[in-house]
Amino acid sequence: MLDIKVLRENPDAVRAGAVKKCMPDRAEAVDRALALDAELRAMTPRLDAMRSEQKAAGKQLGKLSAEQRPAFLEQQKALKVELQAMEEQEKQLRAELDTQLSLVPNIPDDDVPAGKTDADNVEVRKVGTVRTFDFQPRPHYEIGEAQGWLDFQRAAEMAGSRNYFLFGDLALLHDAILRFAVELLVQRGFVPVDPPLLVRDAAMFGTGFFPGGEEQTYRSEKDGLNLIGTAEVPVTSLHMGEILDAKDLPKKYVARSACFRREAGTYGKDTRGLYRVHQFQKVEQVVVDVADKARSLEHHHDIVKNSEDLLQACELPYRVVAVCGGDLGVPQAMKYDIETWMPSRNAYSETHSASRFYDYQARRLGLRYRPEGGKPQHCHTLNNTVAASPRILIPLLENHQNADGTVNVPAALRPYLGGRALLGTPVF
RNA sequence: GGAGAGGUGGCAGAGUGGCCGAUUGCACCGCCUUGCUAAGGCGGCGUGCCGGUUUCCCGGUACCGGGGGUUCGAAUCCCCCCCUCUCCGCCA
Repeated sequence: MLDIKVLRENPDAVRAGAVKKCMPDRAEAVDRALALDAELRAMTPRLDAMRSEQKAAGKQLGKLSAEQRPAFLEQQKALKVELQAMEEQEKQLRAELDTQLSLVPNIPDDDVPAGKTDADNVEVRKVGTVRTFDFQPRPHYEIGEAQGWLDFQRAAEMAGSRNYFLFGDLALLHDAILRFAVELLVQRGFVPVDPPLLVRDAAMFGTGFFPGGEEQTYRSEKDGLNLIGTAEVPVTSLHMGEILDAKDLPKKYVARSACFRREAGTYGKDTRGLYRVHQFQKVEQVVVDVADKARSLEHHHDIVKNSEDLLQACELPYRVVAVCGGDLGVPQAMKYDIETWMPSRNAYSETHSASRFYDYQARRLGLRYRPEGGKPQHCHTLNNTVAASPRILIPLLENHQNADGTVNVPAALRPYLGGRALLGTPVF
């Protein structure tokens, strides 16, 4: 969440930010928060004075004679009743303020393009050449089903739609790309993590997914736990409530985890194939560092580059887009998506998402650090996909397919496939 | 799942109704003493909020796992929840 001081000092910028994100209802939360804050601040001096009085009176009590005591106690009881009423009011105001403040979206940065939907995202650069086929290329699901690598039918029968079975070489390729992703980041100094997949609400709230993302989340009501939609949640929350030492920053983590998404409200969209599924594996990079905008920008650049390097190593054409205001989530200040070329969609489609938050998540998480000789401050956080599979299998299969249904393995992935350069047998 | 013990400031560890925002030790910072690969003395050393001064601070208030209750007054008593540890049971 934002610092209430930012709302006080620059309410227009905060409101404008919510509008840029196409969240007019959230803009109203700014005014509600400010009204509650003003009310709370008006009553605080009085409240503190009453507490002070009660405290001082308590200390006098012992010195009073037996005759003086009853009258004094009566007086204190009256004060107590008044105090309790006011404290009750304060508690409610504070809870309501927290609610409203948590609804206020992070302010989109100046480099966020205006726009409403992903159609308004702005291309930053395009890398690689889209292959020209001398045969009719097939969609990944046709190749996969012909090779016996994919089974959507049986998966749907036992688990519902948007589920899948991967078999054989495709199951191996799936694991290969994920392992490659982890190793690439480990080489670059990221600490590998295997995080919890079921988390408490505090982690969902702290990373900004709640409130708002409840419909996208699988939840075990019995245990009060949520299945993560991304390792960003447990990893960014790792140090919640802590005050880190500045000399231990930045913290860079790379986590491989299963991810679960309900995909509510997407019925009829991307129904074929591996594009939109309820469960997948993802390697995610998370950076926690000091509150310095320049450093955040550097990290953002670096984590995008990490993912670009992976795509280049996999010989996949892609483009980087700056996500527009309306397509930005509540907690992000700025986001780049990387879209990889998918022949069956005849389009670049999202495979990566790199966000910077400044201190928005850290404030919700109580994640702070102590600068050299200074007071604790909230950290800056960032994250980006390194590889999400099976979605990344779509461009891998489709861009590297041969006319006979076999698939070439990019050199970078061969070490994870026993050195093999070709997957599958001729099926077409 | 059952029984028990415990959660206090960076760490260790006192405190069982007001004298406690909290003894003490370690760690850390400053000064002093002294000198040689160290020791001793003195002082300082949590976080949030409100206000003042305005960036050195000062005053008030809250915080002893979280929430509620009893009380004029709670770290301290009661209830609920979370976490850690020990033992028993069950299961992989």
